[in-house]
Amino acid sequence: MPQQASQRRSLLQEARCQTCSLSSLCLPLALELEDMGQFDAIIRRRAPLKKGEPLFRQGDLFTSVYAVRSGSLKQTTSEGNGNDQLTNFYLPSELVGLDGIDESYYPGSVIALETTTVCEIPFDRLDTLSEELPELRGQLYRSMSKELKDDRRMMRLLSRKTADQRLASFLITLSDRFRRRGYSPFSFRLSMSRADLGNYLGLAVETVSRILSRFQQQEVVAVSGREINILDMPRLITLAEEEEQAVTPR
Amino acid sequence: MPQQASQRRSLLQEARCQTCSLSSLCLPLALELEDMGQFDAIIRRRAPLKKGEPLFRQGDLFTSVYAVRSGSLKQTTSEGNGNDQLTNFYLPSELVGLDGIDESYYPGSVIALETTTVCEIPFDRLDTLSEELPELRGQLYRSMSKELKDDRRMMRLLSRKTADQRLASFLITLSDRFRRRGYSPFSFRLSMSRADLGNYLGLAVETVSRILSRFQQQEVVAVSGREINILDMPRLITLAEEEEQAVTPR
DNA sequence: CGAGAATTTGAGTTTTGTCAATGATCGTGG
DNA sequence: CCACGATCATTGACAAAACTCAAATTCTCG
Repeated sequence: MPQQASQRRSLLQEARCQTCSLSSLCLPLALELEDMGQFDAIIRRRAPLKKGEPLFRQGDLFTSVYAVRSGSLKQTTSEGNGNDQLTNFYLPSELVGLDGIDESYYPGSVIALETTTVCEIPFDRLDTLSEELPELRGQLYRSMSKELKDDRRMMRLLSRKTADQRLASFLITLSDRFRRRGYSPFSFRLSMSRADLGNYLGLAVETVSRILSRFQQQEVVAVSGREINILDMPRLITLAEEEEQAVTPR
Repeated sequence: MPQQASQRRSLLQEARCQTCSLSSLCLPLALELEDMGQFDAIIRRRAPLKKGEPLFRQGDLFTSVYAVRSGSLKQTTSEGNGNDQLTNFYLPSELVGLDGIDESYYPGSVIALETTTVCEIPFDRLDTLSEELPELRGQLYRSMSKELKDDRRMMRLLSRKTADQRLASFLITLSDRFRRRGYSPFSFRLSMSRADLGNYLGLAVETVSRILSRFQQQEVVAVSGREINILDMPRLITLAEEEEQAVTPR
């Protein structure tokens, strides 16, 4: 993922909502400065996770949700037998662990894809605080609702789209998420492996690799390892939607 | 769906949480009797929907969530071009419309599959009431969280399972939902068409039909139109998980 | 620098989709 | 109550997309 400069600055210092550059995207989005102080007070600092380290594991007791501060993570669910399903990638300002509320344990493991820092938000305190702060409550409802909406989009992708469309859609979505966070929407680094990508998109690794090669050949994107350059966004959008649907009138 | 007896009893009469047979599954689940009265007061009655009638349409302004009282519905999202994606079926006691909170309009249409009655719960009033009633708030969080969790399961189904496994999983899930509602888990009627089923499961109608025929031939289920009889649940569970994975030791 | 992991590419197979035709069911109106 | 049209469901034949297996190449990190 783009630059993790200032890695060395004191994390405790950085970890205050009032000074956090993500506060306009994150949970306290809608809060007044003084309310933000209250919210800030319930947050727990965590040591940065190294690549491959789990934030929590499937089956762990649910206690907190987490806001991603820097880096990225993946969520996977295992179903007894070997094969896991990767259900989500999380980028800075996104909220992790909301699907653990229902059963009071986490239904999937969440693992850092690179060095990653998060803010831990104990859920019982968040709930209590949301009683007093309607804006916070609203934001929490919205976060969950947005995730529901995104899930529906993902189901559509998995059930109706071809492999080409899936890759194109994924790149567009990622590009958009970077843009919203102030990074270049055209040039970025994937923090996940091709295997992760395939698992997430419901494709074999080989298929992912092949399609990326083809996109590159068609000069839609330039791919160099995990470095991505979107060269022709309009074309990519077309690819995501219609898949060469040959102009069949009617 | 199973028996809709007492259809004729006054709906207004029936539509009180305190006397509703679903209250142990529904949103007011965790409420004391007196709190339930408060909750009950914000609910609006609606005339029953006829088969094919929309509860709301994609793009409509989000105002309320709905609890299904009887019947069933499907949610579909259209993406400009023709083909829709069916993202959910809703049965009695389930909460519809939660994914509309985020953007303040509904991201999909919800349509009755048969004669269906719902309780309308205006969201602003629900939100306000949830401020005073922590149990209600908790239940609302849990409902959304559960839906997130179910969505993950669905993604897994769409991305990793074969057509046979998808059908088997679907039947098991449905069976379980009926069981929880006090209906027979082995004998029930599908309220959705084969086309709906295929759309939901990411399969062609023909595939759905073929597999159902095969299941019938193997005497796992008996199928007669939309009437389903599960004959061999253990086998069905096996089919959902391993797909004839031929006992390949290691 | 080197071993193991990750990625790419090729060849052949399998699953599922598409097209087409037939049969069953439902709902409506005579 | 039955007939008829329309929708829905089933079945067959073939095609296409994506998977699996295999092997070569590149990358990563100690």
